[in-house]
Amino acid sequence: MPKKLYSDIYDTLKQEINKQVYQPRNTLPGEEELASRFDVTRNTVRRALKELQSDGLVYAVKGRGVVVLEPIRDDRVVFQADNTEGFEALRNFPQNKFIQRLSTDVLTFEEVEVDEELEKLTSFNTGDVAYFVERLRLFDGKALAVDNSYFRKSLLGDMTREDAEKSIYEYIRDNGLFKIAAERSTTTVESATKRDLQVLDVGDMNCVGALTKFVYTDTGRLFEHTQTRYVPNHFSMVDFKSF
Amino acid sequence: MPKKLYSDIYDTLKQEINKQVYQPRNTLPGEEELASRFDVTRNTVRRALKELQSDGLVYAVKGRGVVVLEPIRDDRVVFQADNTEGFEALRNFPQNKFIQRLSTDVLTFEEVEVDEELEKLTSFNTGDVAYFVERLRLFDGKALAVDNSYFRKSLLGDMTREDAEKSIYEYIRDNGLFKIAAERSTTTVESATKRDLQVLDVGDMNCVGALTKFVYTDTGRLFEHTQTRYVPNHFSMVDFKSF
DNA sequence: GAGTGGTCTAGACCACGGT
DNA sequence: CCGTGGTCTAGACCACTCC
Repeated sequence: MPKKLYSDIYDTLKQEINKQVYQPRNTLPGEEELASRFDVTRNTVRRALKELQSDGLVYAVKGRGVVVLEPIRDDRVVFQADNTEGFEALRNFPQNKFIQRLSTDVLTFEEVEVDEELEKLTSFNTGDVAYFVERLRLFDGKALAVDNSYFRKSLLGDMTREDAEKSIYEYIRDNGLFKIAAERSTTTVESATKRDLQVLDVGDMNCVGALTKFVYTDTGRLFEHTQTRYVPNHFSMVDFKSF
Repeated sequence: MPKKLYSDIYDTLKQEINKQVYQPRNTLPGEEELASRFDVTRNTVRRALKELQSDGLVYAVKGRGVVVLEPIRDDRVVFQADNTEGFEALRNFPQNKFIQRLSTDVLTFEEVEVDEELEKLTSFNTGDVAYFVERLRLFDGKALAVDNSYFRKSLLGDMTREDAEKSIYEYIRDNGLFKIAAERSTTTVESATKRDLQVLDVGDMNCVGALTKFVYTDTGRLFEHTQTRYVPNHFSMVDFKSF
């Protein structure tokens, strides 16, 4: 007795595509046919198909059908940092083979008041109090990334360095503070700063990747601003778009 | 007499959010209310709201309502290369102030046969014939990026260097070959290669950003593999996710 | 308990692709 | 022409948040 029909259909179809029951470049059965197979309406089937499409597995063409896309090879990716909760999320990701080898050092933990310059960076308001947390991300003991985060104190209450050393998102959940709703992020490549060279194992590289992330609570409040700076050659971000 | 109701509603609400008719952190009117205002069903309103949500403007919370998210500042972005048709698309983007200052040089244009190594890179099949095109992207005469592209010849027919010098996507449209359906991309930071140093104005930087892109036709065929390698500090990619 | 968004049904008509 | 996906209606029930 499943709760979400469309997500069951999604799972089933996804498996069948992976098992090549439906082969690349062929079309799936029509929506009407799928509807009667799963004993739901067309709308519900469409919902499942839309998910498959946003995963990049299929593509719907009016008048022709839903086409299965050819798969691509994907060996060289070290791991996909797909802009979620950051490194904590990677650790909980079941497919991730690297979990054991990841660790975190909190280098800095302090309260700061938002001035004009910081307002420009974080989009918080001048006068707000924020926690500044600098966390070093280690992989096999090598410093591969550093997170510079600002969190609005008014939303977090009194947090300690120890909380930050575990997981801030865990702290939020455990204290039932709010839910994370959404995030906006931008990716750039930048010159390494003095601080980067100090704390990161960049080797002889003189630039870093930067992932700047704004995180919202479910009441629409900007809650976190984090810039992750990471050394080259170890990370990759994936994305899919259909037109 | 609009053709797509939901997209009209989307436009209207988007404007009203920008004009602060609905203020950040407040909720929009309920779906029922919006439905009667626009004289459509709730489903159609929901469709528009979903678009707004994937734009990162609002976020829906069950039991509470649709919350308007706080806007963020976004000055420092040079331009958004959001994985579209590449540089040609940027040129056609109306908001882009940099159009005049962009130009392209085709450095290499040749046919190659796909061997095992190239199959690994492109996911094309061994034995396929592909066009290899190396295009230098200039901004104010500075070489800021280079595209290394492979196109399946079987899908393109006989293309000339001149076609590549204009726009390959224009060539496809003009000849009515097929439609572009979707693309998958990954972003990484990599060490600069000898070739990068040769053709790009990297200055004293020794690494580059790399955007690797797989493009599909609407029949589900992998058609293009492009790796864009760009110098640091000039580009940014934006993204939005909701949970 | 009242009001919100989330899921689903059972229809309908249209635009488009292929024959 | 027929079959496909795209849009839309008019209902229904549920889960959740807030008072």
